[in-house]
Amino acid sequence: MNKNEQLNEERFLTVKAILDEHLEKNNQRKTPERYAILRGIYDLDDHFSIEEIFELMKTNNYRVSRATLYNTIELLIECNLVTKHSQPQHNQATYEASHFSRQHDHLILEDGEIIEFCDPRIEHIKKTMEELFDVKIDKHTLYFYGSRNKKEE
Amino acid sequence: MNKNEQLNEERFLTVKAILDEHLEKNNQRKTPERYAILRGIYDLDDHFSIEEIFELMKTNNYRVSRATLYNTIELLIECNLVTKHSQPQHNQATYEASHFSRQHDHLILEDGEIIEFCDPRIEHIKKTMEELFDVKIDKHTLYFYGSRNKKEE
DNA sequence: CTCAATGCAAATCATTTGCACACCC
DNA sequence: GGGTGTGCAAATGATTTGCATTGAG
Repeated sequence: MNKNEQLNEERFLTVKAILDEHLEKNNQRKTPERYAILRGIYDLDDHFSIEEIFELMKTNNYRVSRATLYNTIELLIECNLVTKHSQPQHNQATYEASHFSRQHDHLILEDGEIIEFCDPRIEHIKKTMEELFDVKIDKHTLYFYGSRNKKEE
Repeated sequence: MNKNEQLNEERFLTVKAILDEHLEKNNQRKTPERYAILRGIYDLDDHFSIEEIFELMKTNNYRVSRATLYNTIELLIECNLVTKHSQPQHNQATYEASHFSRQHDHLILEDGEIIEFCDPRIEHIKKTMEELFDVKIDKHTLYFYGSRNKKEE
C-alpha cells in the first residue's frame, strides 16, 4: 500500500465512523453497498454526478443500481458527508464529498473547470445578514462564474 | 390608469426597447407572444417558475404553450432581462425579471420565503479572486439558507 | 411568399417509485 | 425469520424536440 492509498484508507475510516454512528442512531442497516459508495466518492475526491459515480462503481467492479446510488447519496447528505450542488446551466445535480474540506466556495470557469476558494469575509456578510433580518443562517453557497484572462502577446 | 399601472408601463417600455434591439440585431421576429411574456414577468416582479408563468398567462387570458415559454425565457436570459436560479432542494428552475434590480443576492428561509439583499463586500471578494486566479469574473450568485429566530417568550 | 416561431404531442433525461427478492440484524 | 434495502423496470415531472401550421417581415 503506497502513501496515497494509506491516506485514503485513513480518510475512509474517519467517514465510515460517522456513517456507522448515523446508521446506528437511526436503526438503519450497514449494507456493503453503502460503504462501497462512501469509499468510492471519498477516493475520487472530486465533484461528481450520479452518472459519473455509477460509471466509477462499474469500473471498480462493484455493481450498484442507480436507485441505490440516489438513496445512498441522500443518506450521506443527511450525515453531512456529501454536499449537493445545482447549476442553472446544467440539468443534472453534482455532488461533492465534503467532510475533509473546510467550508469553501466555487469559481466556475467557462470550460467547466472548478476552482475552490475560501474567504473569511463571507462570514462577515453572513453575520451582518443574521442581525439585519433576525435570522439564523445555517449554510451558504457562493459561486463566481468567469474565464481565464488571455495571456498578453 | 393608476400610479402603479403607470409605473409598470414605463418599466415595460424600457425592457421592451432592450428586447427590440436584441431581436433586430439578430434578425429575429417581433412576435406578440414575446412581448406578452415579457410584460407578464415584469408586471409580476417576483421569482417564478415556468409553470407559474404558464398559469399567469392563462389567467391573463393569453394562451401560450409551454414550449414557447421555455424558448422565450431562454431568449430573455440572452438579453440579460431574466436570470435563472437552481436550488439543490427543488427540481424545477426558477427565474427572475432582473433588469431593474441591482445585482443582489438571496436569503432563502425554511418556509420558502426569499429575502433579497445587497452587500458591497462581495465585490471585494470578487476582486481578490480575479487577481488571485488571474480570471475575469462576469457573474456571481450567493445564497444564504436559514430560518427566522424564534421570538423570546 | 418565405422562413422563423408557435403549438401540440411525442421524446428525452434525470430522478422517483412500486414491488419482488435478498440479506442484515 | 422479519423487515429494511436493493435492483429492476415502470412512472413521473421538467424540459426538449419534431413537425405541421401560422403569421411576421
